[in-house]
This record gives sequence, C-alpha cells and structure tokens, in this order.
Amino acid sequence: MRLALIQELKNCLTESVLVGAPTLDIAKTLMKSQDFDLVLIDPGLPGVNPISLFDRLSVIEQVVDASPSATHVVITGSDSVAEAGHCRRFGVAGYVGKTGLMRGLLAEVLQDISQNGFSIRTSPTDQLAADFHYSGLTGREQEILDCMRRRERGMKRKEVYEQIGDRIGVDPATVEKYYKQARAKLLRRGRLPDGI
Amino acid sequence: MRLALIQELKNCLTESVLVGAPTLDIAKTLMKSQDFDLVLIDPGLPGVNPISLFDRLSVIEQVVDASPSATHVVITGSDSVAEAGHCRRFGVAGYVGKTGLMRGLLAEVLQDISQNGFSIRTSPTDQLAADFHYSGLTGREQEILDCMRRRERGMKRKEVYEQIGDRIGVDPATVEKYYKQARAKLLRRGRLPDGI
DNA sequence: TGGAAAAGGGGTGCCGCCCTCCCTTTTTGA
DNA sequence: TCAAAAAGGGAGGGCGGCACCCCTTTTCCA
Repeated sequence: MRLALIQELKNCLTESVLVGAPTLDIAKTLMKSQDFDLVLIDPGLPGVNPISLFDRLSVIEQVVDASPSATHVVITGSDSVAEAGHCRRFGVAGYVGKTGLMRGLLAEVLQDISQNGFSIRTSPTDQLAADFHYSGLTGREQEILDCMRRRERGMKRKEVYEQIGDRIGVDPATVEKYYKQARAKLLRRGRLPDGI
Repeated sequence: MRLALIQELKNCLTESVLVGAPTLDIAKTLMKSQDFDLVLIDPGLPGVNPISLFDRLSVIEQVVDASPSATHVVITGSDSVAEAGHCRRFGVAGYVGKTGLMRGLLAEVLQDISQNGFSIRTSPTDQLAADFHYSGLTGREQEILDCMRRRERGMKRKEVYEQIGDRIGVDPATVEKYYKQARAKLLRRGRLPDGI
C-alpha cells in the first residue's frame, strides 16, 4: 500500500523526496529528525485495533502533533464521515477512503486542498467494477483503456478522446490512436473485457 | 493495494492478463465467467470484520470454492501462523503477510509454490526500516539503492554489486555505475538517507 | 441515405532508460 | 605501505514509449 501511494505521489509531484514508514514509531522518529511538507496517514496499520475509533484517532493525533508544519491527509480502508469530522478538528487537511481510490484521485485531492484548504472523498458504495490489466499494454494504453471502460454509457468515444486529451494535454487523435492500439492488442489475445 | 499487487505480478509474469476485484461479489462473478491460473485473496477487505477469524476464513473458502482449478495465495495485513494452517487445509498454496512485503517477494513466493507446492511468509516483527524514494531516480537506480540500504552490515559494496548483478542478469560494473549515479543525484539534492 | 463515428493499419522523430566500456582520484584496511 | 575498494565522471549504442502525421474501410444512426 505504501509503495502504491508513493508511486501515486511520484506521478503528481515533481522533484519530490518520499519516505515511507512501516510503523508509527518509525514515522515519529523520522518526523523528529526532519520536516515534511506533506504527510499521509493510514490509521489502520497493524498494531492498531482498526475497529476502535479512539485508537485510530490517537494515531492521527500523534502524527499531526509530531509534524505540525506539514499538510496532513488521512487515507484509510474503513472510512466514515464522522471520523473525517474528528480528523478535521485535529487539523487534518484531507480525508480519503481507500476503496475506489483510483489513479489520479490523490492528485485531485491535493489540488482541492491547495484551493479550498480541505478535501474529503469517502468510498463510493456503488459504481465498483473489476479493473482489467494486460502486461502487453504500455502505460498510456492502459490508462486510456481504463478511462474508456469507466465512461458513462451513451457517451460517444469521440467525446471521451477529447476529454482525456484535454486532461493529459495530448491531441485527441493521438488518444484515439492509443485506444485502438490497445483494443487491437487485446483482440489478438482474445481477451476483451466488458465495456470495450 | 490491488494496483500495487497487480504491478508486482506484471513484473514477475510475462504476457499476463490480470483482473482486480474490489468486492467479494464481483470476484465470485468473475470466477464464474472464466477460469484463472492464480488468485490472490485479501480477507481483510471492507465489509468483513477483520478481527473475526470465522469471517476471514469464510471469505477464503468462498473464493477457493469458486475457482477450484486455480492456485490460491492469501495476502493479508493481520497474518497469523494459525490462520495460515487453516488456509492450507482449504487448499491454499501460499500465505503472505502484507507488512514487510517488499518488491520481488511475491516472485519468490510463486517460485516456492511451483517447487514445493506451498509457501508461507509471515510479517517480520523486526528489521523494519523506512524506505526512501526520490523522483529523480530511474527505476534501476532506485532498485539498486534499495538493495544497498538493506545489505547486511560488514558486507562490502563490491559483493553487493555482484549479488545484484547476478540476480537481475546485469554486469556488476554496470550495477556499480548505477549505484554511483544514484548516490551522486542524492548528494546534489543534499538528501542522503542513512545506510548509504 | 449520406455523413459522422468507429475500426484498423503504416510511418516518423524525439527522448529517456538500460547497458556497456572507458578513464582518474581518493579512501580504506590488512 | 600498497593494493583493493570506493568515489566520481564521460561517451555511446539499442530499444521502447510517446506523440504526431497520414491513409482506407466498415458501422451506426438521424
């Protein structure tokens, strides 16, 4: 999970130094020795009773106290609006549910925080679908395929090309090319997922 | 977490098709519609009481029953030797603790399973350290730096070069070059972690 | 039924990563 | 003390991803 979040942060930050701590004690030691700009907290780590709200909030409070100058974002598997409220009172700037946390969402959250000072994204209870990966696809092809599978039904592909192209700063025709390339690869392997 | 595991599998499998399911129901539907060679199971997903051994084993049993022809590996945050034993009775081939699950370990587990039929890796309670990432490093540089930081003390760098080079199939001199490159980049940034 | 959307393919230039081989100077340790 | 280890750079080839350009044929639907 740490590695996945670090990967996400690498994609949306430039020239960043990232440190991952496997335990609360290691995290506190790190924060004593240096200052951080951004701290992500998962209060459900081993050693903490994930059911006890008190234990969870205690972890969050300890981290916030140890790094008062940083921006804090809580990322948890068992999220609730009530807990988000408590976190905000501690000075936490963002609260994100792990379930449904997809690529690029962390970037949106950081964007929200820099604009509004606070951002909260709880896990969606619907709209969950299996995600499909094929090792023969390049990064871009996979990314565009994901967007296409998540498009609202009735939406024309051409509109999606324009939307994606606008978002990633690429010619819509190029996006179309990538999508067709990805589709062709999957067809050759006979493994077309639904929604394509 | 799913994305991280899929990334891991992409690295150690060739020409693979990977599907990630966010819920147990979606997973069961998928397994009904097609056969899989390998199924990873995390019994601690939202909607399951992660404390209840009964609930956890129930999830594992349902997945195994739904994909009888596949190899099964349980990957969980709260791992125990007792649970591993129960899993094995269900026909599960691998049991891995999330904590301390580092890059390449999943490949070792799959290797073990293909040789011995079973593999178990519980979370280490010591030897935990912060991991360090800098976006200015290339993949190889980061990988070699990680290995160097995890080396046993007293071990000469030259030995590590040879060990890594042998493992990834690259000239030890090249590994040395990468390490020095990575070190130089970090020095220019003034952000040298411990153990380098 | 005619035009837009979609499917399907070929080619090109750029850039970053990976790997290799070359060199010098400083530090370490038996 | 003296050789091995380590630090610090320079140059270059191969390859793949990325973005852009071009083209034809088939399908959809208003």
